[in-house]
Amino acid sequence: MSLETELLKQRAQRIDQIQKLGYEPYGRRFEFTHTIPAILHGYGSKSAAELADPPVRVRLCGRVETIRRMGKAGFAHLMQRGERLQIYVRKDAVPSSDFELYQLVDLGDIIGAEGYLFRTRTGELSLHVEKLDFLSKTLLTMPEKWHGLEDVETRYRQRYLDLIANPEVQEVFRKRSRIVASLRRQLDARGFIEVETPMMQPLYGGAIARPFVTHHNTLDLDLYLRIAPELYLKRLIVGGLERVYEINRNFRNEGISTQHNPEFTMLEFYQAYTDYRGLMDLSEELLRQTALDVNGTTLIEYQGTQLDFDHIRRFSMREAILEFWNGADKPSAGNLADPDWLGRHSTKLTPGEALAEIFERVCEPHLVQPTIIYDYPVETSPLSKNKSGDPEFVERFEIYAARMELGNAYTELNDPQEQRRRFEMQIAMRERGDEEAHQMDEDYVRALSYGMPPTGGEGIGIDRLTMILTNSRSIRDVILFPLLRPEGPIGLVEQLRELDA
RNA sequence: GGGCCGGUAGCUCAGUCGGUAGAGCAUAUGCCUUUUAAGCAUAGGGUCGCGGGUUCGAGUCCCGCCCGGCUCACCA
Repeated sequence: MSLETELLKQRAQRIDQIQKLGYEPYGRRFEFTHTIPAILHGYGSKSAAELADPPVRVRLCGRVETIRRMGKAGFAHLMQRGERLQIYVRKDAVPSSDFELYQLVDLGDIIGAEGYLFRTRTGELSLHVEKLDFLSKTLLTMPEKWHGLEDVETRYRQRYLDLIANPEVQEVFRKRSRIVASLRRQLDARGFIEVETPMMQPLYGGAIARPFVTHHNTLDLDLYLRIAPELYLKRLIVGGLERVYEINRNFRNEGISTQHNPEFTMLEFYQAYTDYRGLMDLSEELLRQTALDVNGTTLIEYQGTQLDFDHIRRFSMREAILEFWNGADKPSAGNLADPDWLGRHSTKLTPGEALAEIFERVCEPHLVQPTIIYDYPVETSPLSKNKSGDPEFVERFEIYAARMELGNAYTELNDPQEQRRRFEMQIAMRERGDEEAHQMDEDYVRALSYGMPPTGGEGIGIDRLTMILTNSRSIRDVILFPLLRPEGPIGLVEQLRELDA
């Protein structure tokens, strides 16, 4: 018999024993007086004498993380919401069936306990138990107490186990929740309304990416999972909603890396009557306040480097190339405007694409501190408004931090004729073989033809922002269930069936 | 998709030159009424990711495959 089968059988026998003692192995509603974090927060600094007079009675519940049995007494740690409290069970302080129950408890079981708080000889705040309840049985063994669960594959596949074994993982996802809440609160306070637009779209657009395809049976219609909500959100600006945002999933059928998951969460917001300059100021405030709300400081330690979200640098794309050019042949401002020079320094077909490619190659490694890069070539930005007096460029910026693109924003193109020409330019790029070039969206052109106010729009990658604010190296560490290949047979159902027979 | 690294007990990991598969934790039994990586004693537990090949003999060498990580390419 394999060990796993043996352990499973032992646990199944425990269920019978627990029932014979009069407890339910899978219990019901439990009324607690305190959560474990509340106890630690409320009484963590109280002395033994303060705890004794008057006594603090509590009723609590949690998962058993450690057990130390010493004959007629013993200790255990219960974990709840990522924090742990020690309990002390002694034979002469609890009903005899409760002590028998304590002797049957396995690591990982969920139990309830009632008693009074005290400090042990070594000073640890603990619960002196006078009553035990049983709430849920674990059939499987917990990962090791000292190292926890380290296997990355298991951590991602069985996130529930990761959250049990590695409490710091809970903190990452609690912070993620606070990030989203902070952004919502800030946007709501500025008069934005949250909206939801289609995730299944007959035409995909708003970004440069390959889509996932799905199918609606009744309509017999192929649909794309959206690569961006942009074109729908701007239709709402045409409709007069004026300030809208959406926090939701986008899907891009591209590679997976430490910075890319096929589905990822974006905040996109659109504000009528502003432009990209206004959005730069707003972005700085949003990021600064989110850092404060989540970490209490704008100084963020990320992978050994301190990032300062109180001071976001700004460079135009061309300035950045001049600033960060490393080595000989440093170009002049004139070189960067010269199609021949650009063509000689890049394999890209157009001067604008060449400039963007040179920028990424030269500058991105230097964009560790939060930085805004503005004024992008028109070829790379089919939905942005031209820079007045400089038609080869558009009013667009990206926010970089830790060498990652965190956000992307621009003054929205609201001239339907120009939008039609941009779409046609994209279609020409598609015909030259660029599969990711934008499609024509005639309804969007129609919407613009009703008149869209001057508008600024922006997208912020929530996953990447969460990475930075939680000091996470991989995007998979901030996504609860990142996409993985299926793992194959698990074998548990067969074992449970045999136990049941 | 390319390159590099990894997969050994439930968990964390050793395993030398190819020669009978190990440790700690966890588990079981016994002792133990303020311990805390509790302690002491004893015991059980393995599809060495999967499939081929070489060899008297493969966890170890070779080939193919599966899964994962990092990285490059592309992107947010």
